Amino acid sequence: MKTLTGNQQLVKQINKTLVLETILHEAPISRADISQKVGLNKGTVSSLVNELLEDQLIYESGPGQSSGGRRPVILLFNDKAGFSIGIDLGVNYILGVLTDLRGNIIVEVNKKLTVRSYEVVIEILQSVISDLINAAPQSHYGIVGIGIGVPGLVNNHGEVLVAPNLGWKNINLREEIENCFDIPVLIENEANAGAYGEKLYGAGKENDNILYISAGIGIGVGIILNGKLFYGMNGFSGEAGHMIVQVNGKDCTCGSSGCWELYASEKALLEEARKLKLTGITEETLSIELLLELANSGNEDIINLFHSIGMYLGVGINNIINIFNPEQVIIGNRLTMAKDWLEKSIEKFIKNHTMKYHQKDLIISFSKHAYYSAAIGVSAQMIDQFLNNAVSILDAQ
Amino acid sequence: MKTLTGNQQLVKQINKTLVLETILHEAPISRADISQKVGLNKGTVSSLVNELLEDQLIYESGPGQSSGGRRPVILLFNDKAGFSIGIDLGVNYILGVLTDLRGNIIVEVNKKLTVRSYEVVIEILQSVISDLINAAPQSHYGIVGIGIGVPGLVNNHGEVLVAPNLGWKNINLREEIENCFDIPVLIENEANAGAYGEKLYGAGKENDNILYISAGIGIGVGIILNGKLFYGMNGFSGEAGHMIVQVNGKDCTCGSSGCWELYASEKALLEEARKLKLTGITEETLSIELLLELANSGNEDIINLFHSIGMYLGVGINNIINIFNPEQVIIGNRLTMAKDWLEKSIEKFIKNHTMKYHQKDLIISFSKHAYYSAAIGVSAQMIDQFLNNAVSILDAQ
DNA sequence: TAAATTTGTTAGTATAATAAACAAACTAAT
DNA sequence: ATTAGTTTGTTTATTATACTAACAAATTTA
Repeated sequence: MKTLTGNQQLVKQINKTLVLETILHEAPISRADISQKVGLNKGTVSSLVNELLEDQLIYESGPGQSSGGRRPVILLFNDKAGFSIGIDLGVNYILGVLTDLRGNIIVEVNKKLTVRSYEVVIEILQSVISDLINAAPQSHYGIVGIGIGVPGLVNNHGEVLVAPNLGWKNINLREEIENCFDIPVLIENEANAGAYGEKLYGAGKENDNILYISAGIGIGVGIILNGKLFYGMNGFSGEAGHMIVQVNGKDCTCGSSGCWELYASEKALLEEARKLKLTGITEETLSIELLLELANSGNEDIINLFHSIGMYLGVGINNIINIFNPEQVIIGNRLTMAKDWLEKSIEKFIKNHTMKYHQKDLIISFSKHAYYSAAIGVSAQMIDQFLNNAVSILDAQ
Repeated sequence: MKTLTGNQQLVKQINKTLVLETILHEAPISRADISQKVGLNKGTVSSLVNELLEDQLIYESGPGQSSGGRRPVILLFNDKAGFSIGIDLGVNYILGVLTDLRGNIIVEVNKKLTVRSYEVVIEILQSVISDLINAAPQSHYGIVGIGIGVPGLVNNHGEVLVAPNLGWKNINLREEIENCFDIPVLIENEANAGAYGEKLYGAGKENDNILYISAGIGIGVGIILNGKLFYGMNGFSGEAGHMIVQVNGKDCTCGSSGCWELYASEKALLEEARKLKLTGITEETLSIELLLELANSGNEDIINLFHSIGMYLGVGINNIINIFNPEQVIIGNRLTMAKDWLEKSIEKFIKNHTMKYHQKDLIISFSKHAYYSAAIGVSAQMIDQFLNNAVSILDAQ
């Protein structure tokens, strides 16, 4: 039974976490400054800091500048007390990163995927993880967790229920990987992963209510409310790509029709481009990258096509802004490549359609880490999990 | 500065609240049962219960049944320690209720509104509140708060920024009423109020992730996540009536086009009914009530019209289910009157369009308290606020 | 050189939960 | 009727942890 009652351990855990987070975000900082900043007594801070030193989660780095009295002892967060792994499992690639506890990328592994069958992909995935584990420097806590972002529906138990573009169904990925490496594993939807990456390290650092639009082959939305990912009842929140923006519109593979992603995704872009019957372009060479080149060299049809996609992105973004009243919308994933061609159309549509009060103080950005958002996002989630655990478990004895 | 640190008072407040809520929800109950149930030590429970007795928030009602030993002392929540006021400020009515601390309606006041100008309405509103205050029985805490649900955009400071159907703009309603009665006042959007009412006392009792669709003249959505109302950055969340479901669709007064509420609200229903040019029906007599009579007497056109409205309700509900993955959707406000004609169309649309995994375990209901949802909802919010305050302030001395 | 200031530690105090013992009130078995 | 066992609620002693206040060390400033 999970206890809901208050007690001394709870108090200590709250305060120890508070001190650790203060050091994490405000370092270099002294004990006295922490006491001042968070409102804990100097003695309390001293004793919690000493525990954190023992835990090796922080370290002292000699005396700092005096401000007219005894010189303070500078405290720093121990980035390198452990490392975390984040994997972005894409439709035709695997990107793996090893990060330190501050989320800095230490090692990166890229693999192209030519096959999508589970049996093959899982082997490549395991080899990527092995490589990253082997590449990790010696540290006190070792690899603290493995996070994996997946383009599909993931439930609360880490099972991939369905990943349409991979052709996967009902795969207990978490159990599989956890058994293999004996390290805590988190399976996360790719949009959620990206959202968290941008919230912690990217365009969303300053905000706590963020909608991250993952615009790739399909469209998914990562929802961050009050600084935390929102999952819904079973973990399926954010399937905004299947919101209907055109009643009786195009048929969708999901069984519905008129879904947003049929008009505003990479899939939509390529499909419309096909209709233009461009000379010298085959099904193999057709790609966003190519369309961007054409647009950059002045092809009006393609430019208009991007504007149309931008307009339709605006439609869906308008809808979620009116529903959520977020502080920030971040557009991420593959379509960010076309930022220069999309941005104005999106902004224009929002300006002309979204409720005026909802537009006030609203920030619309493109993802900062683009390619890395999802990988560093899941890595960060494992770090959070580890630090929370560290603070509560380590003082249990 | 609001303290974020943990300390003894925090622990006590958590536990005292826990004990109070247990009594509120599980009464009649003994000290021993509480200890067993929440996991607090018997002595701790005893001392907290004694404080709550002193606060008059609970009372003892003599010995209960023995289960083979000393007979327990039965504890009950003191419903009547104070009273709360909830107002539903509609477009053409004011409904006011006085409730006890359990949300039971004690007195009810109804006023028709023929005028909408702020100056007139505010006077009627004040008289309704006065009547309710005067009708309240003598009690230890008196009137603990006044909640007012308003059909418009309300910000975090209790200002009504705009209420289109009332023709109001930038009105500091909270300050006005608070100055008048010197009792804490909460101004709440009508959809949020309804959502909370249904969550606490109605169709949503069992669930913590609920979307309440307030389908009246327009459409608003009250969003309950993890058991709490979600407000967004400025308090404007839930304007789902202005989500676009038809690109380049009908023009909306909000400046956009193709908005959901143009196809699925009471406004849409009446407009479509007008187009049917029904004999013997004037602009004055046209109403949902009348259309229901016609449908009930077998008018095919009207029946089809209701089915069409139901289908369009399904479109928007589909969208928010895919986005939120909620446990429950509750349809409330005026259109609930047409439940019998709408229900099947809505369910059919959801069944055929909404993602299969999102449909699993999903509950779609109509509001239980219909006419009263909003009024008891805001009243309940004031009760919550009062009880929270009571527990933390009363032990501060 | 002395006074003032800042930092970090320590000793004692306060608060609130817990464990354990206990008394009172009751049931059930003999 | 007597006795044993059970349940309830209180009390006492213990424990964990934050807080207050005093203090020493280190440093700047007058």
